[in-house]
Amino acid sequence: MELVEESPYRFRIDRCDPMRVPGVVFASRALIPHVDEDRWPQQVANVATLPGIVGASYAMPDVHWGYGFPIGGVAATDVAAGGVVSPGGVGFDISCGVRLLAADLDRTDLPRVRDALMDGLDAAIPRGMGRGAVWQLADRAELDAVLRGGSRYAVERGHGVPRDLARCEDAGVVDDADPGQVSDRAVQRGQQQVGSLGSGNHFLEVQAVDEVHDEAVAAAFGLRAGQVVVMIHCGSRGLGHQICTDHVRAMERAMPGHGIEVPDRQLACAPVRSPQGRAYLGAMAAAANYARANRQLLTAAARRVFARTAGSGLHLVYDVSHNLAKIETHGVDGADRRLCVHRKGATRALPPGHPQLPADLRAAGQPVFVPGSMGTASYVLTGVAGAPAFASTCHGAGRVRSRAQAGKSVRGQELRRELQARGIAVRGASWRGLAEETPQAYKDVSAVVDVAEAAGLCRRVARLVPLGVVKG
DNA sequence: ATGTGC
Repeated sequence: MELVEESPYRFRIDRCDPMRVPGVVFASRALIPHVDEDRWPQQVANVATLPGIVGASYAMPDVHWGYGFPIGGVAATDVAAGGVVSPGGVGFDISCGVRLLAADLDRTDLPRVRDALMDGLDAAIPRGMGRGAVWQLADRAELDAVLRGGSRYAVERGHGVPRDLARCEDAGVVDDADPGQVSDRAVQRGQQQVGSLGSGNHFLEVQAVDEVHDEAVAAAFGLRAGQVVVMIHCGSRGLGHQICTDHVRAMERAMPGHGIEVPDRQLACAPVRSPQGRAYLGAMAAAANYARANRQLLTAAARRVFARTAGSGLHLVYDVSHNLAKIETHGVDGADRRLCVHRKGATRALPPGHPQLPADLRAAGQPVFVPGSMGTASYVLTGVAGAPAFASTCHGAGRVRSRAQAGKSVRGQELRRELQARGIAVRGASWRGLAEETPQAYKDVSAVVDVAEAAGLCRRVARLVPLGVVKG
C-alpha cells in the first residue's frame, strides 16, 4: 500500500479497483514510521470501496488499526446515490466522546482541596467492568426515555441545567432514535450502566489550562490560563456494543440482496435508504442518546463532589462525540449533497459561523477536545473554514502498542507511583487497566495535534495538563 | 470499546 506525499501533511493512496475514490491520510512521516507494516492503510483503501462514497476515504493523524474501518477514519456517502451506512464506520462504542467542564478554581487553589476532591470523585464515579452506575433505571420504559431523550431527559429529571443542553452537540439529543431497533439483550446490558465510565481509555480527569494558544477563542469557550477544568471521556457501554454487534450481523445477511460486496466482512453495510440502514441509524441514535445521558449523569455526580469539597461549580464548555455517523449537508463538486458522514475516532469540527453552533460560540467555532494518554497533555481545538474531510479532525493520541503488549511492559502500581511523583493524583479501577493505558502505548498527542493543525483540519486553542485522574 | 470468543 503506497502512500504518495502530496504535501508535508497530506498523503494519497491512489485509487485502484475496486476503490471508488482515493485514500487521503493527514499525517507526517514522523507520525507513521511503520506504515509499511501497519494494517490501517489497507483499511483506508477498503473503506474507499463502499457504495456511494464521495471525495476520499480519509484518515486523521491519530489513525490506527480498528474493526473494519481504521480508528481515525472519516468516510462520507451520498444518501441519494445509494450511499451506505456501516456500523464498523462508527465503531463498537457508539457516540463515545468527550465533554469539558470549567471549574471556578485556579490551579493554585487545588492543593488544599485535592485529596478530598479526588477521594470524593473516587467514591462518586462508577467505573470499571462492574455494574455500578449513578442511575438505576426502573424499567424498560425509563430506558426508552433515555434512548429517546439523551441529555435532555437527564436534565429534565434534575441532573443538570438548561445551559448544559445548549453546550452539547445536537443540543444533547439526536433526533430519530428508534428504541424499537434496540434488542432485548442490548437493553439488558444498558439498564444498569447509565452514569458509569466503563474501562479501557475512558476516564474523568481534573486538569489545568497550562497554555492558551488563542486568547479570544479560549475566552469565548470560557477558558483562561491556570483554570481548573474537568474532562470526561466515556461512551455507550455494553448497550452500544450490543447494538453494533446486532446490526453488523443483520447487514451481513442483507448485503447480497442489495448487491453489495465488500473486501472485508467487517465493513458490513446497507444503503442509508434501506430497511437495514434505517434500522441501524435508529438504534445508533438511541445509543448516542444513551452516551450523552451517561456523560450528563457523570457531570452531575462530579458537580456534587466539586460543590462539597471545593465550593466550586462546573460549567459545561462543550460535549462532542468522536464515534458517530451523521446525515449532514456538504458541498460536493460545487453542489450541496446530503451525506452520511462516518467519523470513527474522529471529531466533528464545525467552522466559525456555522448555524448549528450556539450563538455564544458561533464566532469562535466548535470546541474539539483531544485527550492525550494518561498523565500527558490534552488539547482544546476549534474548527476552521474550508477544512477538508467534511469538517473533521483527530480525536486522541492514537494507540501504537496493543493492550496486551502495554500490560506486560509495566506494573500498574509502578505507573501510579510515577504519576503521583509527578504530582498527578491517580484513582484507578484496576492495576491491569492502569498498566494497559501507559503513555508508552500511545503516540505523542502534541505531535498529532501539530499535524492536524498544519494539515488545515483545525486550530489549537489551549493545552491542558492533568492534576488528577479517575481511571475506568 | 466490550459480561476481553460464539
